[in-house]
Amino acid sequence: MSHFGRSGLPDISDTYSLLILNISFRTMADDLFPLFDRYGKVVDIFIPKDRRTGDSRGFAFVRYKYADEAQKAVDRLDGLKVDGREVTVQFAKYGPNAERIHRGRIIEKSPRNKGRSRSCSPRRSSKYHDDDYRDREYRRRSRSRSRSRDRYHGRERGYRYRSYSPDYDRDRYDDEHRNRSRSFESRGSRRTVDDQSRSVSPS
DNA sequence: GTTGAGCGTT
Repeated sequence: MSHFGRSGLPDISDTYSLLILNISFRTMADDLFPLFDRYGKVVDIFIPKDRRTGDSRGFAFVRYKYADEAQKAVDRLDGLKVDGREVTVQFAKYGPNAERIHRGRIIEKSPRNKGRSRSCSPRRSSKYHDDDYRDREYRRRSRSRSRSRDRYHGRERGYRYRSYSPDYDRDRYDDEHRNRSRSFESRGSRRTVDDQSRSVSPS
């Protein structure tokens, strides 16, 4: 079964989502399925991928059919080395089963009223939604690629040069001085220019 | 070709 994540939301009425962290970027749903299916009925596996590159983000969601199997999978597969990396298996916070699971613990209490969201308050326009979505995606991006790239390319070299360069201080002081001087000059340049202008063009 | 804390697709 390799149609995971292909057709939107398949059948999630009483499923329990598990979050698989620290997986390899090359690990796909088909690779996780045989591992998780051994400990229970896996309904669906979804791996968030990048919108543009389509590459994996390093974590996956495994939906189990029953909670006890999901708990067992967490206990058995948490810390297991998959593709050379120790994966972290835990219950997902968000999802269709978020009402019954709270902070990794299964709460099988009486579910709340589903028809509670009947408030017709269009207070939040689509602009906020789009902005929030964009912000979330931007945050996610800037946490993974940017940081590592800065560590290798941008920050170390720049910091080293700036820190141990006595010319930088002098340059900065000179820049400040020049800026302040220029400010004065700019203030008095009006007179000078005006004077010059009058002097040059006395027509 | 790389990366590494986190919470998801219509």
